[in-house]
Amino acid sequence: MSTTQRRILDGQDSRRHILDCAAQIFREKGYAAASLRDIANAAGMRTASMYYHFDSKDEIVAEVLNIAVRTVFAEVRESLDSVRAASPLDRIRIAVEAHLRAIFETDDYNAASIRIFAQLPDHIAAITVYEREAYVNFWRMLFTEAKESGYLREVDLTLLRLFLFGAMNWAPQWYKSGEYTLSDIAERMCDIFLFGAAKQKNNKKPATK
Amino acid sequence: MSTTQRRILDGQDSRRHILDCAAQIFREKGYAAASLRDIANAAGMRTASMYYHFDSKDEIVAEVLNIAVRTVFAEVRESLDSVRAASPLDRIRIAVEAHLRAIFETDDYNAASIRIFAQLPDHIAAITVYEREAYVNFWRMLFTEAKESGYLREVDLTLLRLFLFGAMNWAPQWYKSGEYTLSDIAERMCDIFLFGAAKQKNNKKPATK
DNA sequence: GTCTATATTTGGATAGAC
DNA sequence: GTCTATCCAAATATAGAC
Repeated sequence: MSTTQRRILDGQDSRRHILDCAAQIFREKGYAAASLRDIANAAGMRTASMYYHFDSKDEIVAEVLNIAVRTVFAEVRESLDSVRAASPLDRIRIAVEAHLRAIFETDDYNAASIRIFAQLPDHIAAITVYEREAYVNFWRMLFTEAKESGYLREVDLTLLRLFLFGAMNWAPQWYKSGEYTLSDIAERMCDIFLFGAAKQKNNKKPATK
Repeated sequence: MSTTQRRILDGQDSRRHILDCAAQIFREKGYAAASLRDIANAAGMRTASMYYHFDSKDEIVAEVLNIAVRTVFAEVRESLDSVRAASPLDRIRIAVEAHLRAIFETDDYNAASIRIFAQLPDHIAAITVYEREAYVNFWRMLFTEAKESGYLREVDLTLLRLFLFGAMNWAPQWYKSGEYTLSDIAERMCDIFLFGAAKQKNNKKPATK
């Protein structure tokens, strides 16, 4: 049924099957606790067999990370393409929800990626930097468009994006299904980031500090 | 000079010295890659010697996490105590800056804590949950006060807090010293969370959705 | 392509001398 | 309190049969 279940594999699929299982294990256990045995076990094979498809554990991890970025990028882009006429702020809203959806629902790759990224040895993180950069550039563009269309006030777009990424990517640390729906979270996140939590009617910063 | 340097230890200090070195190693390498040998090495002793002070690696990790929370909590509380008369929104600003300061400057404990927390086995994370809860409650109080004093509009305070924690705790992933000062980041973070990035003068959510 | 069997390395932990 | 020496378990990786 699911690709993480054992079934007849025609060889070409094995590589992807292993990656699916690896992502699932990484998501559950993190990077440290995930052994090749765990992954092999989930994939219904022996550790030695995986070396036919990959040269090392590092290669598996790097591939999971790259697929994760490509997946979330595709998810965000597709969501935006389906409503191309939306205003710049709505496009940001749609992107936030798509990003969260990719993290929580779409697949294990992004959930795993976010969980394990901070704990990776530097040389692995470095391998995946190019794929990530493409995605980041896409978000840069989203905010630049909103700014140039006059929808954003004078704020540092780089920090705005980094804060938003933090809020989104930290969510797996606290999210438990049931309390909030995913679109609830997306909507309220955009609400706060765009309009703030304070009651003031003007956007002037108070002269305090 | 620094406590992470080897020097004459009078026994009582050894435990803390080991923890200092452990925090430093965890911060640099993450949880997985940090071995007891690494920590012992940094502390200028052998792994076996550490077992005089700790029963296991888990005990060291848990202690680092607990110290981290106590430290950031103390830092935030002291910063607030020194300006007790500030308005609720200013108190939040002060707390944000203190939290970031603890993460980036004060010590390795919090930087380590944030980096490794997501990758910890559940039973270790569980040990530290009580210390963390006290700190979270403090932030709950900060927001509740601001809300009840009329400084915040109708927003979900739980999500507001979680988003803010995400933005703050994600910062170690991108921060490189030089581009932004720490108080720069704190100020702009509060600016966005309180007043939003959008240009709209009113706080009404647009009816688009 | 996957297996069994095993090599190699590493890391957490213990025993006992000093 | 710290050491040397060592044990044990686990993990990555390899060799070679099928």
